Amino acid sequence: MGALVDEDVVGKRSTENGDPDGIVASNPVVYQLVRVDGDGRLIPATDDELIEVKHFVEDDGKLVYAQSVQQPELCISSEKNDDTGTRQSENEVDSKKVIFKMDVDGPSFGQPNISETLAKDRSTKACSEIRKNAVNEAAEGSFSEKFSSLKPDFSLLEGEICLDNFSIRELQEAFRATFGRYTSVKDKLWLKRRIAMGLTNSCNIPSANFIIKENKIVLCNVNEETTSRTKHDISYPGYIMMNKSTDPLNETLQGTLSGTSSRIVEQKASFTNALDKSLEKCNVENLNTQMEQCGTKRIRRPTKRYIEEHTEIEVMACSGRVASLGKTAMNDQHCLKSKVRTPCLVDASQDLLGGYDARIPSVLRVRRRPPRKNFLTLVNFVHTEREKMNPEVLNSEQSPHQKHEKFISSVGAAFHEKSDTVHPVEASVKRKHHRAWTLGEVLKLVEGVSRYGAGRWSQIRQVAFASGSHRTSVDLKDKWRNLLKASFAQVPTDKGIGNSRKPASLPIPTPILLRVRELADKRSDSEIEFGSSQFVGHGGIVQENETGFL
DNA sequence: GTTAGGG
DNA sequence: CCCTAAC
Repeated sequence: MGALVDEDVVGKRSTENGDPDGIVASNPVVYQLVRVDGDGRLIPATDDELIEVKHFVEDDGKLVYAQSVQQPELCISSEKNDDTGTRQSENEVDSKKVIFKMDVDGPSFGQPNISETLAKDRSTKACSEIRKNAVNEAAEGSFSEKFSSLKPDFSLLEGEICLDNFSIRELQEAFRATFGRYTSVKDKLWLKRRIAMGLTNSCNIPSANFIIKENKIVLCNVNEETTSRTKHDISYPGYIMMNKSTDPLNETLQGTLSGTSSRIVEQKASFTNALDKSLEKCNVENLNTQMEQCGTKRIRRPTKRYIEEHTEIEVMACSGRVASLGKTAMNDQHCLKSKVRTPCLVDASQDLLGGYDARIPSVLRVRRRPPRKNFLTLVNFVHTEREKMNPEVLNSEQSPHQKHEKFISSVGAAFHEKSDTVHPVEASVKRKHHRAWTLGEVLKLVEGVSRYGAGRWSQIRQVAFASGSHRTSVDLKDKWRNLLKASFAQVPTDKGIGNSRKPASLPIPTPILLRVRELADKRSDSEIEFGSSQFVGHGGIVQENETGFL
């Protein structure tokens, strides 16, 4: 499970002071992408991984995250690219220091660092210097010295990263750069915080605006000293940039790395995974507590479905195999479900791989309950409907997405047609047949509320909707909510008859709306007076002085 | 199982 | 009307 994918050779570069040919030919600097495997070995990247990071690297080999995503307003005040000797030596010293700290302080579960990825225009000269040092030190000296020399530490730039300016896609890119895997989450705040956690090795991310400066969280517009709060001060970029040369030394170095360094890398890999999981876990809780501390609204926990679907998609994106998905669930009771879900998953993953859009069309969402008895009929219907689609239409110059939409709407329309003639249960995947509330039902509901109070939906249903009514207590609750909305929206302004606005459904007669509002007011009054207790006497029925309905 | 609330 | 959290 190799955690991290590193940058790579997409190009070579040595274009200092514009003398491309001579320097490149004489002193090529080549980067090789390696993967840190679970056991600490450095494994050359596969072709797939090369493709994945390709857009981080320009043709001349520079790391150009910012340019590759067209983000002109990236808030990075990166260090000036000065090529003075002092600066270079500082870099080397810093690199060593980081490694040294990592050694001494034990496992540092550092994450790949985005500032590294974001850092650009690194001086080629510096890299060459580092490489030369590596060559020199390879013969003698400790591993850490060799290792540090090999690894230009981009994370030590005095840069600021302001995630606020990132678009969702850019945040997702940053997420990938930070954690080495895709995410399809589109929640900016989540992404921001997640990335910040990765960059700072801290769960302690304020909910307010912040920027990341030197791997610490810094609140915007606030004194840095008081708000800088990072427990782990160590910067350990997980992206290891190796200089690959054509001389035999390369093999020597790689051997050294995979041997002596395995312990460190192993620690890093395992801790990376552990941290990744724990961060993911504590994210919501942290978010909530922190939001509460700030007095903002509590965030609703993501639903199981949200989590599951995104997990599926992310797993899929990591494995890169979409086609195998249909098989995975065939051995359990959800096999039927997967049949239907597969098409939309495929579509989503294609979007994801291309444009990071992994949302599942809600039209194709399938209930998680056990499949309907006539499910096969339904599936067959979908398939025949798909085949019935005109091939010309399918083969026209529409984009795949358009085709998909068309298919969805076609199926949806067909369902609508069918639902009028076929038994409702059979006709719908998404929802039951819409059964408009009749005036009688509304009256019964209002009456029930007046007797038992709003909230006693089960009781109301038993009494007022007893005889084979399809209305559930949830239905009653929903209807009452709508009635409340309607009453408060219309009653004050409209004393006359009916609603002059377009009647989406049966317009509720104004007297009923008035009654609804009256009950609502009464209820809220009683709540103020008696707390949350119902105004219904226990066991008994409180008869209103005006029953009025039914 | 019921209710509340978001979608 | 659906879905899910919370109870």
